[in-house]
Amino acid sequence: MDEKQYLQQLIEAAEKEPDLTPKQAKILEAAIEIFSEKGYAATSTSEIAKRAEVAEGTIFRHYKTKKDLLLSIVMPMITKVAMPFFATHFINQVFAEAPSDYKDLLRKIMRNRYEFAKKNVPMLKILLQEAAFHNEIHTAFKGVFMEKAYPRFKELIHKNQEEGILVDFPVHTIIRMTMTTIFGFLITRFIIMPDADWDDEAEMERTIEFMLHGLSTESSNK
Amino acid sequence: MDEKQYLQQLIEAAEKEPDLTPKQAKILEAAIEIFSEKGYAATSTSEIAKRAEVAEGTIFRHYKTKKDLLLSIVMPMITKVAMPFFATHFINQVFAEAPSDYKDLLRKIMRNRYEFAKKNVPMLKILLQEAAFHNEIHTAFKGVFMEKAYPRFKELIHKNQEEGILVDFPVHTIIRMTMTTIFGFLITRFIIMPDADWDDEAEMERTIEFMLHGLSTESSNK
Amino acid sequence: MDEKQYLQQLIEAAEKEPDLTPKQAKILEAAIEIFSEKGYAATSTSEIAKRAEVAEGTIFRHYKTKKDLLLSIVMPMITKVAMPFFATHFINQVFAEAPSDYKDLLRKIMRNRYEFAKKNVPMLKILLQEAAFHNEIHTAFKGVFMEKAYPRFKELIHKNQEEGILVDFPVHTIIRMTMTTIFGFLITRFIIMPDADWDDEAEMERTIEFMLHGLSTESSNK
Amino acid sequence: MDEKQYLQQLIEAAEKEPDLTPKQAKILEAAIEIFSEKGYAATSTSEIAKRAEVAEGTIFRHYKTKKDLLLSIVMPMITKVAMPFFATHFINQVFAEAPSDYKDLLRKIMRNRYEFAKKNVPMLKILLQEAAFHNEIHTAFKGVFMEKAYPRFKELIHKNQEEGILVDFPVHTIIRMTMTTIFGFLITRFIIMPDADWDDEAEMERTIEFMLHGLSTESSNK
DNA sequence: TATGAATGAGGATTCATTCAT
DNA sequence: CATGAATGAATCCTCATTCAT
Repeated sequence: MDEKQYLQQLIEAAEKEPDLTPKQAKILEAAIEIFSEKGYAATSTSEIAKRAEVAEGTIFRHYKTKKDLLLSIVMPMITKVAMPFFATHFINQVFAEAPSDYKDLLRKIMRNRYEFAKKNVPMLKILLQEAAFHNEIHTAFKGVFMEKAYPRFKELIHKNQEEGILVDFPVHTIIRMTMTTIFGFLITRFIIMPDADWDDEAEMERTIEFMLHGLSTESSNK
Repeated sequence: MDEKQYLQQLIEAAEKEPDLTPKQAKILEAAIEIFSEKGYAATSTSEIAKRAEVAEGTIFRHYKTKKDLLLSIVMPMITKVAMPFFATHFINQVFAEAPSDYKDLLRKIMRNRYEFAKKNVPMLKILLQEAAFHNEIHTAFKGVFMEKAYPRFKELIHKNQEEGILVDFPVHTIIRMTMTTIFGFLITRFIIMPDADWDDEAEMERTIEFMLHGLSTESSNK
Repeated sequence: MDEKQYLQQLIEAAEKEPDLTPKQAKILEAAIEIFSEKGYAATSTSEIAKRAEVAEGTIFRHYKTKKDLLLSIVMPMITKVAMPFFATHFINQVFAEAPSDYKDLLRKIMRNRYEFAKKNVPMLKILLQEAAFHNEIHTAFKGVFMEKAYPRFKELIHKNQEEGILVDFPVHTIIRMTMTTIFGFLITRFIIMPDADWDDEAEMERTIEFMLHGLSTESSNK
Repeated sequence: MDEKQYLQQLIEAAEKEPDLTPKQAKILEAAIEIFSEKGYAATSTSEIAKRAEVAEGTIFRHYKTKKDLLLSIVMPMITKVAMPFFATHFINQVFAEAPSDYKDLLRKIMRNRYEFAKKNVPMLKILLQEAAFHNEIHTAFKGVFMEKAYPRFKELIHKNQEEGILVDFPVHTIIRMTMTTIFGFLITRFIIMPDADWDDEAEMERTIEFMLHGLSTESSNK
């Protein structure tokens, strides 16, 4: 039910790119593929046109510049990537039930981002690679995380710290560690070593436990 | 003493690029700067030449192709990045002393990689960005980690697991988590948010504690 | 009365482009504007379409090619520009009255062309610019002047030369000087320095006097 | 002697474009030809390259943009065109001798500009065509005339008006008429009707007389 | 060793024109 | 009539690389 709610949001955002012409859709598809294979700068518009089975001019009828095409792929991604971290209706509720369900929250986020990553490997690759160079992306990224994710997490973390469930680290440290660990897993899993022999279920469970122990007060005051 | 030993190694490797002509040095310097600013593909040899105050032809006298220049920058980096994770003389010893000094090991690795990253931000950026696209790098990277880091860690981790100090996760999972956490910190610190207000000492200490708790058996069997 | 007669002609010719659809009118309007701003070759049909608030395809429904559009603007202009120089009913008459009214003729022509230029700056600019490059225009121009203006002036000039009113220059020389002087004024006034501080009435009067003295026999045989 | 002095200047300015590589010279030559044949906007760099027997890239090694190439042709022209109108050593002297030699001045200027135009038809065509559209040219043109030609002429004209040699027209009017008449002749002669059957000597003499009468006080106060 | 002019293939982008709706 | 998506040739320009000096 809660899940549906934010899945809803995911869908909405995805739908927000409306009525693309079929050609336009093919262009996007091709661009995502090739950008993720060789990087934005090393991809030529002529190659995109070829793979999309479209005249090169057609690309520029829909996207004023090559960079425009990149941003039209990457910008919506940013919100989608960050979304479950501030889909608060859902988070609030789970978090509220406290101790035992903290693990449950991590598990849900983890699984959700896992499914998302699985279906969006090329896009994630693009996002990762190009974020470094294009200020537009850089900025949007910071904006979403700092203005949306951060304040939401803040209260939750504080509450849990007061209840003695979470270590007394600064909020941003906890967020960084959570995200680093989750994204670290996903990047290793899907981008760095996609061909290794992964037992996804087990690995996710372990990663969650790692975070759980790492962030809990228990071991330290044993 | 031990520290000197592997610092020795760092130095050796660094020295291994010998007697560059002054021009060559300027080329390398310029290339590193610009590659890290805009990425390899988006950097032109003429721009490098200009920044290095060298004729464009001179670049090609020293590096057969533009890619050659990239690899000559990136290849030595790979070993340097991975090095302390398999500077075993030192690691063996510390690890051998068991429980209490496990934390000390992490602390040493962390600090050492921190100092290294601090001095090599542009190079790290290049390494990170281009690793994805160039098979040569990709392969070298995997090679170093799989053939050198992995087997070393394997024994150590097993021993510590038998002694009940480390959780019973698969070796590669533990390596992944350690590296992810350390690199996650360094990347956030130096690449994603270099301008934030960091208290490096505290943050490193927290990151170590996070790993320590996350990977120890203690909290879970309390 | 006479004036009305050739104004009539002006109107006729202008009207000869009949029942343009509103869209067509907007296209023409936009094309004239932009052609005169940046020249024919540097103007794109898409820009014309945009300024005319019309689909690009619509242009080509009305004008087979871009050049067609240019010619449909420029061709009627040619006759209009040359017209008063061979609106002979009127000219004959005035010229016939001799000595004193020679000045009057120049004054009428000058004023008439001034009013015309004033209302057609952009068109004149186009005509001027493109005449050089497009043979169609080039030819039409020569045709109109040589076949219509020249023979008319010929008789008039001869008569006035016989009467000792006009210098004994060849006919084409006198035509050239008259036109050069009038167009020279108009071009300077409206195209080269439209923003200067002009006293049009005075300047026209001076220009007429200049021609008058320049072409009369009086001063030379004083 | 005096003539040599300003011919000197002409040469100096012409020489000011120094040591062009042979390729560069060929590029300039070809560009001048084609620009004058079809106009700047309608000329493609690939066509220039072909006619100059040079790789297209070579053009851009020497001129950053196509417009740069245009300006490098046109800018020096501007001073050259205007020059004899403010080569004052020479003008001052002739003008100073008054009444009878006023004609001599016009004759010298006319002949000099005639020779110049004769040798520079294509460049003049370019200058004429493109002056209208490119602000850089427009501005440079105005600058040269307003700052250099105008003030020089001003004193001379005033003196001659006080002596009753020149009509009492405003300075700029006299300059405009002089230039209009001279350029009007040259443009008709070399650009509009180069193929007509010209008797240049006679025509120039007539044109000078035309100006002489047109601007003198004599006929009017006869 | 170092230069920088020269290259031509390939890059992104624009354009006039067509055509199905 | 009017549209605007689609085209692909052509445009300006950049690039890695070569080579004579």
